[in-house]
Amino acid sequence: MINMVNTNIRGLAKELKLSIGTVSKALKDSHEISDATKQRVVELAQKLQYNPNPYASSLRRKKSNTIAVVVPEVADSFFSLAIKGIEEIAQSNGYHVLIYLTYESYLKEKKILEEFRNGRVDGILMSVSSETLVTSHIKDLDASKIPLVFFDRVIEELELAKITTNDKESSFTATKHLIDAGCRNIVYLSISKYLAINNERIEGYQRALTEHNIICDENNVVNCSNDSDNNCQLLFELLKRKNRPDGIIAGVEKLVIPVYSVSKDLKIKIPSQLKVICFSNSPVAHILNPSLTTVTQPAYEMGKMAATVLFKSILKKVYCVTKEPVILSSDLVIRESTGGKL
Amino acid sequence: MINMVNTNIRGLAKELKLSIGTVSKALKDSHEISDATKQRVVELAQKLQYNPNPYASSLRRKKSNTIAVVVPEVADSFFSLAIKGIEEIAQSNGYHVLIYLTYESYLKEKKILEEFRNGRVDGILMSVSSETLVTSHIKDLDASKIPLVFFDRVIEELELAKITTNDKESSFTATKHLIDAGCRNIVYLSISKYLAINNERIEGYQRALTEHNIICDENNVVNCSNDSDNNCQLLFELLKRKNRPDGIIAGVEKLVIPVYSVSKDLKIKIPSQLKVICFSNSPVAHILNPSLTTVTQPAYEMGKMAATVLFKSILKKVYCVTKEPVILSSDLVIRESTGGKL
DNA sequence: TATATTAACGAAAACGGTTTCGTAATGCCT
DNA sequence: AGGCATTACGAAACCGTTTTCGTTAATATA
Repeated sequence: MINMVNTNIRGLAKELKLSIGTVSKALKDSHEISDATKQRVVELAQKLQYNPNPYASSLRRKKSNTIAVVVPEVADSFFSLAIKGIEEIAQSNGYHVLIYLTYESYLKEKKILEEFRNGRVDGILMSVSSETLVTSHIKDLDASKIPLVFFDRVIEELELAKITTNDKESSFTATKHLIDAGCRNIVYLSISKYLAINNERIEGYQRALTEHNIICDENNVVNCSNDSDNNCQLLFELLKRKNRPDGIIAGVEKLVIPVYSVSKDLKIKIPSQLKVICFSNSPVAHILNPSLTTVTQPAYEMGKMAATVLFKSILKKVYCVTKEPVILSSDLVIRESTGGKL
Repeated sequence: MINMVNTNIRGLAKELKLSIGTVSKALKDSHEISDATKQRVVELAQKLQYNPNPYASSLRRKKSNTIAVVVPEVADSFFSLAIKGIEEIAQSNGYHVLIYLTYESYLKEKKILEEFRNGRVDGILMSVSSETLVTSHIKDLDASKIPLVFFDRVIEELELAKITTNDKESSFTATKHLIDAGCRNIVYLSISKYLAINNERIEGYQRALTEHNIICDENNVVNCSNDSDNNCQLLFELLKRKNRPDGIIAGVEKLVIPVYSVSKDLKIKIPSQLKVICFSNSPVAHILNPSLTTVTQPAYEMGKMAATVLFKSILKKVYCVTKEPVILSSDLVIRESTGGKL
């Protein structure tokens, strides 16, 4: 009698009086095996609910059917939507998805990547942490020829596949929108001076100012932290200063909460006294009080695109398909917080 | 000269003129190996950036150091926070986290679980899909003795570890709050009639009504779907009907968007004409328009707790530690949408 | 008829570790 | 000196699959 649970290929072979190799080939529909035998094998395999051990298979084939997603955070509309897109593509390709959070820490990121040099994953999707300015940990990984695709937060100087949005352009558009709405003293809230994506956005912001003959006060680019209390304090000081800003562009979703809270506390009216735009994918932006003008990135599509590019690289066994970055377009959605229509 | 990339234990052994077994034991700090040898081995391993192949190790040790998280959705404050908690605990235990989305589909859920009977994971954390009413796929898994911990959306009749919140109680409290605020015609928006968690909430809702001598109109429990347009249509009809509700309890976060939108379209004022409470973990609830009264679940803590219970089971090699469900408390956070203070 | 080809399967190596067991050398005890 | 335990290591089995290669018998070809 056969054990019904945890059948392995040896059990199948013994029961069928066939060799292990034959069973293996039969299950893979090899031409070496007769149809009659194939049928016998498949039937018993189904009956016993045989499931090949994935790690034995990975070991032999040097292929894990697994990808890794490395992101700073998951409790964030952008990243959770991107992950959803990634998971969908992975699932449809029969791949498994490992998820790793860096919590914006360079050291965690480094430690995580180190574990990928040994065959655990066939590819990596990554958005770098805001602390990352040294890139040797990524280059080390690069040396082991594991395909890596950056999305959103990329390292520009590395010649790897990159999926981004038109950050400079959308930041320019957003800034222009504020200027057109009457703002002359616009603050950009940044997350990290190291992130390429952030610098792109700052560039777009500054170009818009320059083109409208507004001087770029360097005090108007404010670096926020990961600490919520800190950010509130920072914003409190910002909105209390004598040349208080009349416009804010928040470079990351979570900054909108302190902006709204502190404004409320200080009785600063949005949008009449302060206009606000945020890079955000929150589905509730339009029911905020007031509804929030956003630069909305195609997060879900970016996730799908990043995964698609990665699988192209994995399946074709090409180390890197796209050196040319893929750039998707964000939308500026105008709402009440910049005086737009309801 | 040694290849710097992809060193394996054989390469180490050859270079050190030691046997493979000795190197393996040295790296695990076995008492069989002298300190001098250990030092030599560790030094070379570091120099060559040796990283053991995880799948070879898994195969031999019959342990994957990997857990699976199976959830209906990730772009949701509750689940993304729970995942964050899970990932944190897993990372601190040196474990890897595979993530699977069911998209509320029973068939996907079944297919996903089938892949777990072959050693891919050492344990499973799961919130069932809203379609799941048959549980044989979970029982099958149970037969292979892989620890499974439910969180939030549990299957009550299965004797497995469960982490939930006090849904009945918090739903009772929420309903009572609406009644105290003057509501007499309260609708409960449910996600699925199959989910235990949902039934718990409905029970609490009904008990509150009964205790206040309000009849439970069965038309006041409205089953919503996963389709956003559908839900808008449903709510439109609900808020247009002659005995229009004066209070709504939304059983899931995403339902708050159609509630607010449709109310706005129909020019129904919240909270004066309609009071709204939502089971939600959204960090922006307090800056909505109007700010939203929520039943906030300790999502992050639930994730951590679920993972902790799972690891207790995995590490102690006890198949199931907690048959007694762990129940954490949710908070009713009163805001403007039920007429509370600002 | 002798030889080449093909079909269908088995034996065994290989993947890269872990673990058990065996053994030589050394130290200790009486 | 002889016996025993301990130390430190090597050899080899083992985990469950995949894949290469060899083999036999049947069939096709010259």
